[in-house]
Amino acid sequence: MVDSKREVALREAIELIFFSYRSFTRAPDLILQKRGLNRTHHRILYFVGREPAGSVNDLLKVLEISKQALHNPLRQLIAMNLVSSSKSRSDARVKELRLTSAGKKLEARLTGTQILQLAEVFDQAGPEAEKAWRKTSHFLAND
Amino acid sequence: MVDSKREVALREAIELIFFSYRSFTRAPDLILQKRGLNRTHHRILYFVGREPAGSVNDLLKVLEISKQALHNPLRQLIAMNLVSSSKSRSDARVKELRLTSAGKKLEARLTGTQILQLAEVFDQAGPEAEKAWRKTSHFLAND
DNA sequence: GTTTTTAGGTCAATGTATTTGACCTTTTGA
DNA sequence: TCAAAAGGTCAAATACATTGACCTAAAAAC
Repeated sequence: MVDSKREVALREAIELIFFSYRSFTRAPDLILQKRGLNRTHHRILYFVGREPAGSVNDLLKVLEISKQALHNPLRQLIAMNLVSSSKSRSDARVKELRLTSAGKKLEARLTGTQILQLAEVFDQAGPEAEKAWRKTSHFLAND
Repeated sequence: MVDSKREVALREAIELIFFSYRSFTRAPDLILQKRGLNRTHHRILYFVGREPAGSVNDLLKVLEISKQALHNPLRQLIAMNLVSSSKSRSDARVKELRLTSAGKKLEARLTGTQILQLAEVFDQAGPEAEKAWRKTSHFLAND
């Protein structure tokens, strides 16, 4: 049950999430905009960086977008020489995606702003609060 | 300074935010989709509900989108009789926006999914973790 | 060992959304 | 009272995702 007082508190939490997410995406979005890229490009760079030699399908699974929605931004990143694509030796249908050195640099710049921001936030909140935040976020993320 | 071990932990936090936000928006997005609406419509309903008799400009400030980007979804909500718009008595340029009873109902349904979800999450995490999560989120939101 | 089916990936056309930039109306204030 | 500013709207151009068809290579079925 959620009573009316509790609802007010939960609506506050909803707004915290909304404003947090906006704050969290602001800095990389600005950098991306200057290069004619968007948040999807950042996500691709991030997850390709996290899983080198991953396939297009791996990306689709983690991003939960259609292959068609992925295709354009990915093609652009390859054309801009930020992501490299090579045929897998074991299965010629599959591509292995990797960040190029320019791609690594851009990814580090984009994600770097978020790392710095979170480092500051956790620094202000303290290690206990960070731990609790992680625990709570985990429940929300895997839900 | 952010050392390499700390960076791994912060990248984990980045992913928690990404997956949390996706989980958090999923249920209302599905409901919206069935009615041909999107997340912007939800945000409008939410903030009009939070501030009855607010102006278009109030919405623009809180949503941080262009008036043109707001105009279409808002017009649709008014056409669907979910939001009412009446001239302000004190300034004829200004509209006062309110949820209609159908608008209140839809807003409650959309935001209700998120309230339930957060209630569950906080229930699992416990009151101390909730408190720390709020504190941490506050730093992030106002950053 | 062909043939069929499945998985990975691409392309073009359409539809939807936002942006750009001009514009109208009312109010404020010089 | 007239210029400037604020609230709001409209239409054309642009960017983006979706739909649906399609290609290729690898497994699976026969």
